[in-house]
Amino acid sequence: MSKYVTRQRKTLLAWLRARPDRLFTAQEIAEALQGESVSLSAVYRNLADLEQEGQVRRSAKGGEREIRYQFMAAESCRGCLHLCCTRCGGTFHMGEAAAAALAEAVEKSERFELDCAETVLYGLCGACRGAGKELHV
Amino acid sequence: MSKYVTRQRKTLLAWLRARPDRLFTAQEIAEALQGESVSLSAVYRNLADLEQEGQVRRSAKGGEREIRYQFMAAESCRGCLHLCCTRCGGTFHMGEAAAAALAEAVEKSERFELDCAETVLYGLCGACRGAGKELHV
DNA sequence: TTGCGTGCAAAGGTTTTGCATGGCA
DNA sequence: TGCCATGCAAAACCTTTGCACGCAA
Repeated sequence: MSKYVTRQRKTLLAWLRARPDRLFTAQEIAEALQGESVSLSAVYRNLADLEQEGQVRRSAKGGEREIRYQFMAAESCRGCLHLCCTRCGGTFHMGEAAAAALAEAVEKSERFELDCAETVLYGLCGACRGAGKELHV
Repeated sequence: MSKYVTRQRKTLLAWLRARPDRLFTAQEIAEALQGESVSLSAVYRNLADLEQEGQVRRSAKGGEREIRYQFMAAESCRGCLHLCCTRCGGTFHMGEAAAAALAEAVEKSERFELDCAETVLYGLCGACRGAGKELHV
């Protein structure tokens, strides 16, 4: 994985850390970091490393072509379900207790063993429901 | 959309209909249909049409690069949550009542308005949990 | 006959990789 | 100094598109 802590890696991590739980494409990140001289390759390679380390998660919402990456705020997200707002793109963490209750409900009614780490619930977060319909990504 | 019912479209639909709820990449489908002379382009174009018609759904599980398509067995899936088995790739439909109950639970505990049409729950289906670990994709 | 759908090949866009160089330890 | 990570550009990949032809209606 990462044996050296390079300037690019630090820059990327800092940028991601400041925007936890939001989804970004590699291009978006590279553009944002362009001023700090981080190449697209470096972005891709570091994201791959970070993903393996479990700090970053990749997903492709809907059937979109682009893969998006998000920094995982919580250290240990085991057993915690994720909620992703389709309007603002923010991701929220469902409490472990609530997640467990939900998993049990699914298990009971459908005989399906929910994999919380793989599952993301999509919908509207509280803030976006309140705010009208003017908001966007 | 589709004004003509071509041989390729019929072939594709028949093939998909025989494999409801399973996820396939366009390439996989094209390969399977190669013997029947259906080009990759035709597969892509028909899948796009079928998606618009609501008969096919596209998704990219995990952060995979390839987009997968699945034939929707049930006619009206409004308000019905989907369960996708990470082992066998099969998709199951959660009853509308159970889905509604689940949505309400999430709404109550997290103030999050679940979008059932966009959400897919991943995990292990009953059959795969029973069967050991020898199974595959 | 009309014009949509197909096939092929080329274009488009995203992600990965090879190789020489630069920078961390 | 040793060796990993970076940059650049090219490759690899999946998907979309242009165009002439074939086929459904």
